[in-house]
Amino acid sequence: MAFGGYIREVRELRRRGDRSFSLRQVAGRVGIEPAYLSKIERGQTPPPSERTIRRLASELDEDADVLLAMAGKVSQDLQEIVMLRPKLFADLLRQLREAPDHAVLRVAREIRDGDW
Amino acid sequence: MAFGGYIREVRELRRRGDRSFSLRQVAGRVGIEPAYLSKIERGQTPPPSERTIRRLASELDEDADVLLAMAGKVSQDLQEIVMLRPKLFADLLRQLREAPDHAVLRVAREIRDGDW
DNA sequence: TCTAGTGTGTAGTATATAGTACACACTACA
DNA sequence: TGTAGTGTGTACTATATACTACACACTAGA
Repeated sequence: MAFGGYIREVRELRRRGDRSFSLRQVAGRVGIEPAYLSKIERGQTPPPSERTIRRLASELDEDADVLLAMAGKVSQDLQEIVMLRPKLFADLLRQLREAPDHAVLRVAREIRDGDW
Repeated sequence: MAFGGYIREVRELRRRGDRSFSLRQVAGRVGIEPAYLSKIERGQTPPPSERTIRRLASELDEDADVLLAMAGKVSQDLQEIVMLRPKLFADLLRQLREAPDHAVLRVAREIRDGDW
């Protein structure tokens, strides 16, 4: 799904329960011009910066990483994790590319449970 | 270590064994202007694009992911892996941020050995 | 009916990114 | 001793990124 269309959908959904989710008001709270948000939602301009996407996510109560992905971006903090140990994480990610979700989840769980 | 300085170091090292690793000739084979490579190596300009970094890596027989990391970038193909399943990989990476190398390696090995 | 609020069209801007092009002084070596 | 090759200084450029500013037509509610 395209970024802009999804934002519009989510915003209009929130709006049904809360009048303050008009394009103008959301734009205001997010800190961008209404005309800009309008263009974003209709895909007339590329998705905005990570900073703005994060604010949109928080305003619309959506997952920032998912919105960033829809926008074709990867969170800067994740990039930094990879850049600190590039070989390690490059190998890991390429290894996990085709792995089914549950396998990746199990791996994450094992790590979290701290059996290093 | 800074990107440019490292490139210079590696290039001059290669050069001791092979005259064709002059700045001009490497720039030529990589497909950029010598003046540009000169500025890159002295840090007078930000690191080049992923495309150019990859060519440098291949020319200098260095690991592309490592050079990209030094340049403050993450390979586009890795970003795409994350973007396909953003929640999954965002969680995993944040989970693994502090994990010691051997723990991450073990995880990669387990996955590779295909015990899904 | 009027007015406050709505979304959108158009035009413009600042900054970053990713380089090219050319001239210059220096060096090695044939 | 000249000339081919070296690295670098300066000036410029094209494209992308990430927006702002303002005017406009429409609509819902008091």
